[in-house]
Amino acid sequence: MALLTQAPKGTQDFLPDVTPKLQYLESTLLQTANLFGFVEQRTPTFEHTELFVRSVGDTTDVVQKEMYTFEDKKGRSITLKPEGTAGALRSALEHGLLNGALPVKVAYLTPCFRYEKQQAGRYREFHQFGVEMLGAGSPAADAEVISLVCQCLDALGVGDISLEINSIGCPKCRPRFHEALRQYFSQYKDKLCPTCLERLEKNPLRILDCKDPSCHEIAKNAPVVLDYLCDECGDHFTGLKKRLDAMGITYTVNPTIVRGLDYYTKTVFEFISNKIGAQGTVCGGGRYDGLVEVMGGQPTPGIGFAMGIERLLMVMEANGAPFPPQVTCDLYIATMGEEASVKASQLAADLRSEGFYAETDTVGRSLKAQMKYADKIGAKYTLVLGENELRENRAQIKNMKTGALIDASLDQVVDKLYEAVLESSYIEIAESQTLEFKE
RNA sequence: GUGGGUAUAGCGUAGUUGGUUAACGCGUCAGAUUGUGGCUCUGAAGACCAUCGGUUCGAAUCCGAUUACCCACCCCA
Repeated sequence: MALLTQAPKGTQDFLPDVTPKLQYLESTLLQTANLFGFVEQRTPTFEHTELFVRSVGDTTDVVQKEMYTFEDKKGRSITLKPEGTAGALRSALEHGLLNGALPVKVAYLTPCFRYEKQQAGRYREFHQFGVEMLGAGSPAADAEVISLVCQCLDALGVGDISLEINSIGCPKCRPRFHEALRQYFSQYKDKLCPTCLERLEKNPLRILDCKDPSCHEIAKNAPVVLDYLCDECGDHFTGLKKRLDAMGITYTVNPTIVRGLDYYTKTVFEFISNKIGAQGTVCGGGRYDGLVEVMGGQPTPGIGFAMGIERLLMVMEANGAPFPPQVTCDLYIATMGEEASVKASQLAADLRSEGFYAETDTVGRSLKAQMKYADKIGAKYTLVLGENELRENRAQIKNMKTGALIDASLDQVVDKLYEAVLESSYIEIAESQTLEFKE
């Protein structure tokens, strides 16, 4: 029974009261991306499992325990995408986008799936907005991508999000750092938590952001990545900081940012909010210069980010960010009798083909009930159609806000409404402007 | 995967130590004299009190299990 009436764990329904917000959010994000030359790319919801194992990395939690993997009817191993980058790159490689003008700049909006225990801001099906820039290895590219995130957050009126950046080096300098970390943490083997003991062997970087108090304390004095960067990575990082400064983007350097996906190199960054609970990372990203090659392409640098749509919405709501006003009915046509109802259908059709939002009774309510309904849905104007109106071919358009009536021939309803709506929208604009001036 | 909390109509809640018709607000629907909404008033519909099992003469109230949700760890968006 519950199987029929309950959505699967960790999933959620987006009802008509929030979908307009999502549409606004999504179109704003894509439009902002366009300003930077990123164009939307759509790729499948599922891919071959191998793709994620190779790109995300088989030591990561995502691959080891969070993927929705199954066999299709021919026994192929298929996985619902747990993140967006792998599919985006696969698609770019498959279609030879890298043979065209570089850099390749794509944006995507996609559902992602991770089998995790849910909590605030964490779902099993969630949505990511992301961007990938391929073929650009300079710090200018990093700055561009980070600046894009800032502009998105700005455009959406999300305040109060902090940017943290770090560099985790490249395959040339990272081994030195790993070695230094191993040496350092090995002194404290008896004080590290069990998972960190494992990490010591596999990925000592991760000990740095362990929340265990004991590990955290030890990590405080651990070697810092930034001291171990090779010249190239060091220059890259200062190049990025220079550009962020020039663009007036404030950030803090946080050497403990590590990221849980194996493909990152050099720059990594996170945009964090403290208003939505423990899962405060609204956007995370970084550079992945080795990834294209790992996937079988020519060595090509790349950088990108992913933003959690649900988390973004949560932050916006928490900060009281503005959303566009709800679209309301332009004209509600109340009817009395069969003939009027037929005429109303015709009128409504005419109005809609002119781009108006029109409604009329479809459930057989009394006139009074129809008026109440019109009020409830926030109709701007109403019009009553009964025997009198049909006989005289005239009706009165009522302004629901002021109560004023406009006399109109039934043949002129579209024109009259056009005038009226135009006029009232001018008034609204004027009002909102005077309000702004007052402030 | 680990730990804590919660579970009563569409939504938000009440229901004191088990006692019989499970209450309230919002919302929905219908009315308040003849063809016009908002305010007010009246009325109605809507809940096997998450599920299953147990204790008891009697369970929304106590016990157990299950499921779901919330929160934190882990990890990440």
